[in-house]
Amino acid sequence: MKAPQRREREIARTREDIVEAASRAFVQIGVHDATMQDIAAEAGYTAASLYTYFRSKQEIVEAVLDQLTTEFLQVFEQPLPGNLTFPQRFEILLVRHLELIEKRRALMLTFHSAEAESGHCPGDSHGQSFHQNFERRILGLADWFKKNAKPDEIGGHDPELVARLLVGMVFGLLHGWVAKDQGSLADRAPLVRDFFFHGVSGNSKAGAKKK
Amino acid sequence: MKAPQRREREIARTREDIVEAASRAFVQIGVHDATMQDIAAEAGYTAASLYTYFRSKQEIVEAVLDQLTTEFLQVFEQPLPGNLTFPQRFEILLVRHLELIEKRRALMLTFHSAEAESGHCPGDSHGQSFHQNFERRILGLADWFKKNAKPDEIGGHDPELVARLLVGMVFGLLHGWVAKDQGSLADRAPLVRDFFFHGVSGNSKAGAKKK
Amino acid sequence: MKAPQRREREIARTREDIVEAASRAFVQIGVHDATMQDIAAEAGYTAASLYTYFRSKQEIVEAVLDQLTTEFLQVFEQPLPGNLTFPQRFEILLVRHLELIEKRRALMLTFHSAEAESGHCPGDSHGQSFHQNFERRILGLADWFKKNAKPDEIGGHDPELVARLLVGMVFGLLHGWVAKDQGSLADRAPLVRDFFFHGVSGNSKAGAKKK
Amino acid sequence: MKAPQRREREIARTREDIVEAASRAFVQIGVHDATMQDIAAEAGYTAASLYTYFRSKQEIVEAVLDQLTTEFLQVFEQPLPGNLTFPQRFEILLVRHLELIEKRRALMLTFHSAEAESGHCPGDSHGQSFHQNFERRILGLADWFKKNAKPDEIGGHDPELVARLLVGMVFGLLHGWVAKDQGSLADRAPLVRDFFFHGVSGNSKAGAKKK
DNA sequence: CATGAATGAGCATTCATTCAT
DNA sequence: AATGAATGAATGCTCATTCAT
Repeated sequence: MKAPQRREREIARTREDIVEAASRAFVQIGVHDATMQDIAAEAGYTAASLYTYFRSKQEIVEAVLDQLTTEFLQVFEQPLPGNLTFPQRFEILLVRHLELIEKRRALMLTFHSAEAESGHCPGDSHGQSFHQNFERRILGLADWFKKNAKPDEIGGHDPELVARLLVGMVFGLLHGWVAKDQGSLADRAPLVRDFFFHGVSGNSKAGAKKK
Repeated sequence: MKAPQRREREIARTREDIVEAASRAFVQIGVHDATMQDIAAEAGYTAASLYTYFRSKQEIVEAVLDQLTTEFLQVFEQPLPGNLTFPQRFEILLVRHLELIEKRRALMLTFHSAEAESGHCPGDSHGQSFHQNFERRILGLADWFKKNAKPDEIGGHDPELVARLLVGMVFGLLHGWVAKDQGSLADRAPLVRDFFFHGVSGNSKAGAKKK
Repeated sequence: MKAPQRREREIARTREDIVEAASRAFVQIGVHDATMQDIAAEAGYTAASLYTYFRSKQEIVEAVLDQLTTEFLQVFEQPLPGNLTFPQRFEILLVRHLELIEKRRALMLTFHSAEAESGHCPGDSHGQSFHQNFERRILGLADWFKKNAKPDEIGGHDPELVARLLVGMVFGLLHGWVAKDQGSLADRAPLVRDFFFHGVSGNSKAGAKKK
Repeated sequence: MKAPQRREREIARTREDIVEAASRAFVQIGVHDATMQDIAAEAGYTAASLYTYFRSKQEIVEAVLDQLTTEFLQVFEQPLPGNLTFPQRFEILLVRHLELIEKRRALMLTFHSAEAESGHCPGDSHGQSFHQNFERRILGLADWFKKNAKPDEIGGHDPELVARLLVGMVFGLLHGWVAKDQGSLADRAPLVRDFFFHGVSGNSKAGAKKK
């Protein structure tokens, strides 16, 4: 009776192991250049074995992407202390968000909008996966806005739009961060928060010059 | 005497044709999946002929990327009417920027941060190309800020950082725009401008514009 | 327990099969002109499969060469009846040597000094392989002389030099033999022996043997 | 009237230049690996131009081979002082022969029996060329024997056979010489002469030990 | 005559995937 | 369940050769 469950657990566990291994391989070798052998070696299996757990390499890629997106969605669903103002809640979320990016930066950059892999012809799969996962992340954040901000707390804007702009900004930040590797990304949270709420003009106390 | 010049022109012209053809092929088929034959067919040549103008497929990819980046830099260097306030100049630039993105959206999405292609190991080339071109675009915009805005007009922030955030936002916008194909991207310029200058809070009149 | 050994045997066996097949292909089509497909077809595999056993075509070429050289060295190491004079032992060796050449004539001619394949620039591999194998054969024969002949039985000459001249003569013979296909090569052994020991002058009975 | 002759001379001259250039290219790069571009560059032309003088690369290869063989035949046809014994004439010939080999050693090794290039199937061309040129050289030497030696001066043997053995020995010598680069090849003439006339046993004064 | 440009025909090699053991 | 072995399908790149200029 419990055997099948145990099996399932076992299988799920192995799948996770493979996904983790694939993540590492993708980061080091690149999504496209990593071969099934590379992934298998990283996971401690042979290439043939991977097919017991995934139907194709594409399925592994999608699982890795899905895993990454899921981590983001979890951040957005994590409970926040109730007695906080919206900007406070926002900052906490932002920090968590940036921390996750920091932790997964290599993988993110590897995938980032890697819709480039294949074309956008109907029927293609790669590109769609990347795009869809990016969108899921945005929609997740949009949901968070809906739940955590009164409409006028985000200027009456469409939450999805706001989420899109925010994710974009963070993306831009990530890009520069990797290039320069300057301290923790999460440290930038206040800056992004201010920019998010007041734009370049900043609010009252403007002056915080960066290098 | 003029012959060599004519030759050079001819060659440059052909290279451009090939770059254009490659762009189309990349968009339709994907950077990686497009074969030399695909590119050649699109350009009206045979695969072997391409090697008269480019040393390798990689060189073509880089030429396409470079061409795209160059177009952006040209936008940033285009002269603006002198008697305008910074926000006005900003909006004009933004519109031009968005128009270019609109025109090249397919190609942009194909490449965007396509550093995913290969890994980030030292010596890899693909990823570097993508990354570098993204950075060139940001630095170009940062330069524009330096030339067109007084420090306090961008809140005393590092121009590069500001550029990074802006390009990021635009990237986020592009992503959603492609997914939904809702009107012209350039129409969003005022929105981005407001967000850029005042954040979500908007300014005085918090016009509740839903999509 | 025995499994790994059996595997190894199996692999070694397959490698040998492929080497044999490659030999045939090289003879019929030429070392350079024979494609991996040709070799594979001859071996009953597909081209891709060959890469399970050899890293590259070059490695197959070298294996074929090595196999051929090994056969020669085995001839030189084969034991000889002890109670024979040096000339007698020499003749036996010569016969065996010629028989091997006869058996492998096609392959030999295909390879013979095929150092022509590539240039002699440092780092080239083809040419080196051919040359080295030729030299190994000569050195093997030189060793035989050292073990089987007292110095004055080879006129006090350097065994390596003597070996070189002998192998050269045999090579010349092989060349003519193939061109004319006149009886067994081994039948020429006495002639070569006489020439080897006494030169054209022949010994006592200068038997005027025309072809 | 003279124009056509001048043209012919011009053409013949250019052909020779190309053949020389090809020889150099073959030596450095290898017969097979040298491309038409390589040969052309060496000759100061473009690849296309070579086709004005030769119908194909194969024809160039054959011209180079032919040129080499012709040089050998010229040595065999060069007049010798009349009042000399056969061994004396032989030695002179041998020295000239070895000198030519020395001069052309690189090219010789490049081509040497490079029949390996292609297979021996009927209709193939490469292999035949190499083989045929080797044979021409042997037959040329055989002719020399016929003209310069009374039958019993070569032990009553078939001149062709004797020539074959001699060319073989020289080939063996060349092989080792290249490998070790020990002094002039022509210095070995006495040694080869003695071996040719008396075999290893040497004649009266046996002892000349080599290193 | 010389050549720049174009090309067809190839070819070694890679890799995701399958399947018998 | 794990895998060694086999393979079909691709693909970037080379090169001898042709031909218009």
